Parts: sequence; C-alpha cells; structure tokens
Amino acid sequence: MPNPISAQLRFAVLATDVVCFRVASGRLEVLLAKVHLPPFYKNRWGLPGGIILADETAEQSVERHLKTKAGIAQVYKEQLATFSRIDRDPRNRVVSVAYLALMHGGEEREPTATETRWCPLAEVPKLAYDHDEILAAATERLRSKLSYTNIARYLMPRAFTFSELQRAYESVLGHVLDKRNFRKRFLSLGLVRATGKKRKEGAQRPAELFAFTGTGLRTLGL
Amino acid sequence: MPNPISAQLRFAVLATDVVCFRVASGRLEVLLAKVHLPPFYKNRWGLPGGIILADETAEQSVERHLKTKAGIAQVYKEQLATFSRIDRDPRNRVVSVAYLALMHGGEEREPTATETRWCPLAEVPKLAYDHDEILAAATERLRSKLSYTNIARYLMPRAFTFSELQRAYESVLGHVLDKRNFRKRFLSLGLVRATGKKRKEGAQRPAELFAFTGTGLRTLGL
DNA sequence: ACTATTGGTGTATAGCATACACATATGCCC
DNA sequence: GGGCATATGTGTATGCTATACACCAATAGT
Repeated sequence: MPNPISAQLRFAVLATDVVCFRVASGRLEVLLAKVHLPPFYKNRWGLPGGIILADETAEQSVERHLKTKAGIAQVYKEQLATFSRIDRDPRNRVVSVAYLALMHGGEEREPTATETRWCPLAEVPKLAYDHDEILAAATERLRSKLSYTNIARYLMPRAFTFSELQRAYESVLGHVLDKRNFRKRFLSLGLVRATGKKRKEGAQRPAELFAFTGTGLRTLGL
Repeated sequence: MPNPISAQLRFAVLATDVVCFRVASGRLEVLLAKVHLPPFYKNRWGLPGGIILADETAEQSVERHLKTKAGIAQVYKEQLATFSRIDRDPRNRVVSVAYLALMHGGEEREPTATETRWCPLAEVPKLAYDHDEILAAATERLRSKLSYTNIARYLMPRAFTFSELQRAYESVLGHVLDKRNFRKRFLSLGLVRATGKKRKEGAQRPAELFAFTGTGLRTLGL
C-alpha cells in the first residue's frame, strides 16, 4: 500500500523527528508519541515528528510538530543527524532529519495531547521505525556534550541548587560524581554564579541557588 | 522558472553535497565542481553533489556523485549536517544532506571530469548556493576532530613520515606544532607504529615510515 | 671534508583532574 | 530544648598530561 504522495516520485519525502529530553524527579525522560499504523505498527510508541512542508525549514518543522503534538514551545534544539535507510519507514521512502531538544522538568509543561507521554529513558520500549537508533544517537550526543559544553543549562530551570545540577548530570551520565570536584569545576570555569538566594526544602540545611552565567551554548576549552 | 518535478509538490526535494578534502603539497585542498545555472549562477564553483534517488541512501548518493563527477571512490565519509534554508537553491526547494569526505593526495587520483578541480582552501572563491556555509561547517568539523580522534589517518597514505603527518596537521589547524611533543603524543597514545622501513629523499637523513594502528576511526579519551 | 638539510631525541614545569572526610544548618521528634 | 536525621558546604595532597625548549645525527652534494 504505497502512499499516494510519494508513489509517483523518484525522490524521497522529507520529515523530522525529535528526541526531546528533560530531567524530572532526578531521572532523564524522553518525550514519546503514539504510532498507530496498521498493519505495520499497532499502538507502538515512537518519537514525535512529521513531514517538512515546502515552506518551512527543518527546524521550523520540529517546532511545529512539538507544538502540535505536545504543546511544547521555546525549547533548546540542535540538529542531530539525518537518517536515510531505504526501509526505515515501511510504507514508503521517508528521510528524516533528527533533532535533539532539551527542556527542564520544573516548569510543569505537561503534554497536551494524550497521545504523547514522558518516559524515563531506562524504561523506553521498543520504538517504531528506526527510532531506537535515533534515540541512541541523541543520548550519546547529550552525554558527550555535557562534558565539554554548558548544555546542561537547557535541562535546568533559571535557578537551581548544586545538588539538582549534579543529579541532572548523574542521571544523564549514569554514574555518580564527587560533590566537591563537581562544584569546584563549575565555579572555577565561571559557568554558574550564586544568586544569593537560598531554598529551604525539608529538614536540612538550606541550599544556595545558582544560575548559569551568560547566554547560549558555550564550548569549553577554546 | 520552477522545476517541473518539485513544482507540483508540497514537499522539498532531497540532495547531497560533499566537502571532500585532501592534503597535497602540504596544503589542505577541497574538491570543487562547476555550477552553470543561468540566470542564477554563471560559471561559478560549488561543492559536488546532487539528488538523492528513491532507491539510495544519502551515503550512496554521495558515493554516486563523487564517482560520477570526479572519478573518486572508496574514500572516508561522514555525515556533516542537513541544510534546509528555504531559499538556499534559487530554482526550487532543495534540502541538502552534507557530507565530509577525506582522502590522501599521494595516490594520484586526479578528477576525471574537467568540470571539477582541487582548490587550496585558502583560495576558494565565493561558492554557489549556501556552499560557503557548508564548507565552513566541514572545515570546523575536520579541525576539531583532528584534536580528539585519529581522523588524520584518512588524510594520509598507508605509510608516512612524522614530518608528513605533522604537515597535514599544520595545514588543517593553520598553525605550527612542536616536533617533539607531536611525536611523543602519537607514540604514547599508540596511534601509530613504526613500519621499520625508511624513506630516503634528497640530501638529508632518511625518515622512518609509520602507519596508523588498528582500523577505523578512534575517539581518544574514552 | 665541509656544508646544507631534514630527521630524531629528553627534561623540567605548570596546570588540571582526581581522590578523599568532616563540620554546618535546618526540621522533626521526644 | 536537646538530640537526631538529612542534605549542604568546604580544602588539600597527588599524579598525570600538556607545554616549552636546544642540540646531535644521517645523508647528498660539492
């Protein structure tokens, strides 16, 4: 059952897929979207995404699909890679430009559609299409960029404690870090600054609140 | 004058472009292809590339165009990024998946078509489409990967002297390096091994020949 | 044998990443 | 109010890695 649009074509159709991460309750979560496409996929999960229209860029396509499917806007995005395996879509030839998107969990931006959900990375089921591969690429990109950029700023709210920041790192990297060295590194590199405010939360010493310095993504060691 | 193929479409056409580098005579060169497309471009230079067919992946498309336009095959390739600005092609909507390709200059693989040429990076003219931007991205990728991978292996022939390897680095990085530290680094990381052979070339001490160890791309510091 | 040219070698130093243990501020319970 | 539980916050010693730097060696040509 070839799709009538691409069946007449000698060329591929272009789409985008987004791997949107957040850290919530100290866990790394991915945004998933329901895929219902009998006879190939029945009630599977996949990444949100869709066609690139003739009058939009890949990035605009990502924005549109995130907004439409999950009510998410204004998040950090970067292009990941383009996936072009010939049989990656069982219906017809679709080439997909994949994006990595990051947001923070504190802001209570829950998906509007019931057809999307946040899923802890460790519990992601087998996904439709080649989305497992795309997710793996995104995870790898995020992991490595955490070490040599300040990309974590997009996973954190405006103000945060060092414990929260460290938990974000640990949940992405998958291993624990030393508290003192962690703190020292961020402060000596000037990546974060104290806001002067404190957060009281439960029966313990109040934590100082920090914010990332500057704006935008910064690559270290340049 | 809209292209008849894409004019009927709501969607973009997909293409590839390749930035193919080599080091020859101690300079970094890039492969250019002639673009003749009145009234937009008259005898301009651009990157080699072309359409992705319905039955080929992006990588296969790159291989096909490199082979067809310049007679080049069997080179290292990696995906760079996808360029989707709406007006990047003046005729119609074309989204391009750009690739970085590397080869060594020693092998005398000269372009077969007269419509392509090797151009030293420093002398590249203003290119057609958004190819300046693509070239800049490729240069940046190569420069940075040189520092944290053994990607230089694809710019070198099987056996080479340390002087040749260092000249390759210097021509890409654009600055000179210390001979002793350079050598020490490659040997202590086990990236290269001595072949035991020597090359006599002119009125000076013969140089020992080295080869890269292992196979494939290796990322350091893992 | 002398010269010109490129090849080849070692050490000292500074900066950075890592390992590691205890005191502090709060809320809660008795 | 005193003691306890919990998360916050701090400094030093050590090893490794990157860098800076100068001289001798082997050959070809004259």
